[in-house]
Amino acid sequence: MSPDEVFADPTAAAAARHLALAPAASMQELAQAAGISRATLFRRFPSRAALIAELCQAAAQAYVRAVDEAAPEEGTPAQALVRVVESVGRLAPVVGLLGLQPLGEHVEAALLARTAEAEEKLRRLVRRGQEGGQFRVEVDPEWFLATLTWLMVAAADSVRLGRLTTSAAHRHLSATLTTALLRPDMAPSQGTR
Amino acid sequence: MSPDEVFADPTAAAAARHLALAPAASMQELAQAAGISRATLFRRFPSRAALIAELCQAAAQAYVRAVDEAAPEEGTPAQALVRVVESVGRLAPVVGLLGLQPLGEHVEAALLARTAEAEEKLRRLVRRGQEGGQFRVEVDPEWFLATLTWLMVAAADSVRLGRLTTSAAHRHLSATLTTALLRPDMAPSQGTR
DNA sequence: CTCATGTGAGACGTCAGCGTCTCAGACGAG
DNA sequence: CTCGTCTGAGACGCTGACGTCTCACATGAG
Repeated sequence: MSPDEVFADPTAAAAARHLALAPAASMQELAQAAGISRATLFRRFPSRAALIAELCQAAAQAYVRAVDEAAPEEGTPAQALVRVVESVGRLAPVVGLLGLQPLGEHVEAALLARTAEAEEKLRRLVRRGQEGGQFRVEVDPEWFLATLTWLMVAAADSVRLGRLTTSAAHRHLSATLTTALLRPDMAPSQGTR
Repeated sequence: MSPDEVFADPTAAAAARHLALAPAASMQELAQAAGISRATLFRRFPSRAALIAELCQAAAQAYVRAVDEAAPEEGTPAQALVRVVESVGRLAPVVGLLGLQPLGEHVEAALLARTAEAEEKLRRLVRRGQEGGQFRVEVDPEWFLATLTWLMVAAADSVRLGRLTTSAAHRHLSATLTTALLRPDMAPSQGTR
C-alpha cells in the first residue's frame, strides 16, 4: 500500500514519504519534497505540529480500517490472525517510520484513543485464540500488540536500509507474527511463503 | 541490566534514562535529570551531538560485548541462539529507546561500522542453524537482525507505557525471538517461562 | 590561612527554524 | 482584456536552544 492510498492529499503523502527518510526534516525540506513552496505548505497546514498530527491521524485511521477489514472476530482465530497480519502488514511502508516521530503529549493521547477500539479487538482475538487452544497461552496480548507495532517499523526500516525488499519484508513480517502467536502444532500450512 | 552498568559515567547514565522518556529533551532538561547544572554538562560534553554520539557508542559497545559473551559460534545453534537472545535482551531497557534518537549521517555510519562485526557473527549463527536443520530456512538473516533490534525497542516501549513489567518484557522478547527462528519440532523445551 | 579545583548561576551572542506578511506573476473563466 | 484565485519568492520578527563566558562559592589539600 503506497502513501498515496493512505493520504488523500498528495502533499501529505509526499511529506510522509520524506519524513520516513528524515524524521527531523524542516518545513523547507518537506515543502521541497512535495514540490511546492514553503508558503503554500503553510497555507495548507497552519503549523508543523498540525501537519504531523494530521499525518498521524490519517495513519491511525488507516490502521483502524485495516483491522476492521480483517474482521478479527470472524472465522477461526487462526484464520482471523492471518487476515489481520496480512492487512495491517500492508501499512508498514507508510505507517512504520511515522511511529518514530516525536509527538506532543495530547497528540499521542488522541492517537491512542483513536486506535484503542481496534487494539481492543485484537486483544479479544488473542484471548479467543488462546481459549480455543490455537494460540500460545504464554503470549501476553499486550506483547502481541507491541510486536505488531514495532515489527512494522522493523519492516519499514529494513527496506529503508536496503537490506530487504518491500515484498520480502512484508512476507517476513506476516510469518514472524503468526509463528509468534500460533501454537506450532496448529499451523494451518507449515510453509511461510 | 541498568543504565549504570552500561554507562560508566553516571551523568551519561542519567541522560540516557531521561532521553528514553523524552527523546527531544534539551540540554537544560538533561542536566537537571543528571542533577548537575547546564554549565557542567557542557564542560563534560562539548555539544549535544557529542553527548548523543557518546551514548550511542557506549550502547553499541555494550551490544557488541553482549553478543561476544554469548559466544554465538559455540555449541549447538539452538543453544547459542538462546544465549544470544538472553544476553542481548538484557540491554533492551537501556539501549531500546536510544534507537529512536535521530542521528547525524556519519554518526550512524560509525555505529553501523562498530556493530558490523557482531552482526556478521549473528548472520553466521543463523546460517549455521539453517544448514544444520535446527532453524527455519525461510527466515532471512537480515530479517532476524531487524527483529532483534526492533523487538528490543518494543520491549522498552511496552515498559515505558506501563503495559508490561521489565521482567515480563524480557521474557516475551526471548520467547518471540527463539520461536521465530527455531524450527517448531526442534524446540529444546516447549515452555516459554 | 591559602590556594587550586570544580561547580552553580546566569548573562550573552548566535543561529536555525517557525510562522506571518507582502508582492509579483501565472492561469483559467467569463 | 479583466478579474479572481492560486502560487512562488522572499523579507521580517520571534522564539527557543545551543554554546561561551564570567563570577561567586564551596570544598579539600597543604
